[in-house]
Amino acid sequence: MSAQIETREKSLQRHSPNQNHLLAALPAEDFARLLPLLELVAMPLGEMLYEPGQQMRHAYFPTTAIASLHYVTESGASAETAGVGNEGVVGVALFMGGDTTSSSAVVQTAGHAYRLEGRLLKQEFNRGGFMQGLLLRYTQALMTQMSQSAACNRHHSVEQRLCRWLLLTLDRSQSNELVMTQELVASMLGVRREGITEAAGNLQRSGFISSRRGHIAVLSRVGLEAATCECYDVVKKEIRRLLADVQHRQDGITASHR
Amino acid sequence: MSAQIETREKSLQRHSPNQNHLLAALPAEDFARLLPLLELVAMPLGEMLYEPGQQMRHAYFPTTAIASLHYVTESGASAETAGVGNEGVVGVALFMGGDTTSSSAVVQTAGHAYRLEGRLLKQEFNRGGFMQGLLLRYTQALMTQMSQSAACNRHHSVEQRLCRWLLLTLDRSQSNELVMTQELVASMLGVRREGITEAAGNLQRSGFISSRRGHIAVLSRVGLEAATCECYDVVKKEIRRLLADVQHRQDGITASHR
DNA sequence: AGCACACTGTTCGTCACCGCACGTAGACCG
DNA sequence: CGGTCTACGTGCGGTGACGAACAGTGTGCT
Repeated sequence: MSAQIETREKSLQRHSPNQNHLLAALPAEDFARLLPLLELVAMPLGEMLYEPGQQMRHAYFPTTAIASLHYVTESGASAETAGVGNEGVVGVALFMGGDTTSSSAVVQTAGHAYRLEGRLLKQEFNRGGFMQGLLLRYTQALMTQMSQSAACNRHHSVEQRLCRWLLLTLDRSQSNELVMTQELVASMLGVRREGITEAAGNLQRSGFISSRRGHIAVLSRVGLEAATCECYDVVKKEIRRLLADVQHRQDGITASHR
Repeated sequence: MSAQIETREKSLQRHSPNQNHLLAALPAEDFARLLPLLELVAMPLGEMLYEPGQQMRHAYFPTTAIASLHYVTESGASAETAGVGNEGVVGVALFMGGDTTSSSAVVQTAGHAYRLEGRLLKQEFNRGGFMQGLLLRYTQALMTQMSQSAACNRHHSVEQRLCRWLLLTLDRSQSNELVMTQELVASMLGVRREGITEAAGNLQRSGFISSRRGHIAVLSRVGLEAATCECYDVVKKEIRRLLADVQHRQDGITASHR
C-alpha cells in the first residue's frame, strides 16, 4: 500500500459522515441515499450559521465542530439556549415547518460538519421512515436542553453554570482542551466576562481546570461534576435516553473506511 | 324550541373541541375521525397533568383551561418554560417519540380541555397528514417559548417578566380578570412571592392592573405592553406566524353547534 | 358570629452579579 | 525586537433579588 493511498484513506477516515451520531445511526439504505447529498464544510470559530428570522438554507450535521443556539436581546445581551455537537443537527426548524427561528446559531468550537440542503432534509423527513423518528427524538432532546437552560439561568450560580457548560462542551469534544476565550464563554452563558474570570479562577484553584490565554483544559471531570448543578445530568441522561438506539451502523460503507 | 333543548344546545356550544385552535383547524375529515375519541375533562386549578419522568397517558387540548410547563429543581425552586392555552396542546412528547419529559405540566388556570389517549394521538400523527404538520409547527412555537424563557430569565427584571407573563396569560383567557394568587404567579416565574407583591404594586400604582386577593384584573393592556420586555412580542408573533393558517373550519359539524 | 387559615403587604440585612475602570501579560507582526 | 492588540486579572460602588420574619386582612368554615 503506497503512502499516498494511505494518506487518502486517512483523510477519508478523518472526515466521515459517520462521525455524526444521527447520520451514523441511519439504516444503510437511507444512509446511501443521503450520502451523495452531503457536503463536507469547514466551520470556523464564530461563523454565524443562521441569523434570527432569516431563511435557512442548509442543515448542518456537525462531526468535530460544535454550534451554539442562542438568543440575542434587543439590548445586545445574549444567552445560549442549547448546544449542538456531533450528537445532533443544526436546523431542526427546516423539518418542523417553520423554516426560520428567532434564535441564531453560531460556531462555538471550530471543526467540520456535513451540510444538507434544507429542501432535501425536509424531503427525507417526509418519507416518514427511520430518519423522521430519529430527528423528532433529537428535537425533543433539544427541547429538554432549552427548558433546562431556562430553569438553570434562573436558579443556579455562574460557577455552577460554567461547570455545566464545560462538561456539555467536553462531551462533544475530542480532546479535553477547549480552544476558546473567556469572553466567548461569557457570551454563551449570558454573563459578564469578569464573572467567568472569577469562576474559572476558583475552579483552577480547586485543580479542576487549567486556564491559559484562549484555552481551557479540563483536569478533573469528577471535580466539575461535583461542582455543577443537576442540569448537566438531566440533559445528558435525556439525550442518552432519547437516542439510546443510536448506534454506529456496521455496514460496507463504514467498513471501507476502516 | 323548549327551554331544555335550548340549554342542551347552549351546553354544546359552551364546550366544543373547536374552541381549541389546533382542533378547529383540522380538515373536516380528520376532525370527524378524531371527534369520537376526544373526551371533555374539567381541569381544576393546580392539577398536575404530568410528573417529570412519568409515562404520559393523554394529550390535552385546552379550551378554557391554561396549563404551564415548568421545571422543578432538586432544591424545590421552579420555573415555567412555556405555557399552553387553547392555541396548543399539552403532551407533544407523545408524538415526538419520548413519551416522557423532564418537566411537569400543571393547570395554571382552571377550565376545560379535551383529552386524547396518547396512543391515538401518535396514530393520528403518524398518518402524516395535515395534523402532523400542524403539531410540528406548534411544537416549534413551543420551542420558541422555551428559548425565549431562557433568555428572559437571564436578562430581564421581575417586573418585565411579570408583564410578559400576564399578557401571554391574558391572550389565552376569555376575560381580563385572572383568578390566581401571587404565590402561584411567583412559582411560575420562579421568583419569591414578595417579588411579585412588589412588582404588582408598582403596576397597580401605574394603573395598569388591579390586584385583589386571588385576582388580578388587567386594566391597561397598552400599559403592560409598554412595561414588558421584547419577549412577549417575539413569542406572540412566532405563534402567529407558525400557526397563521390556523382558521376555524366552517363545516357542518361546527354549524350544527350554532 | 367567630375562628382559623391563607393571602397580601412591608421591612431589613445579605449577597451574587453588574457596570465600569484600570493594570498586566501573552501573542502576533512588521 | 519593540510595538500593538487582544485576552486576562482585579478592585469598587451600586443594585436587584433573596431569605426570613412579622403584621394586617379577606375568605371560608363551623
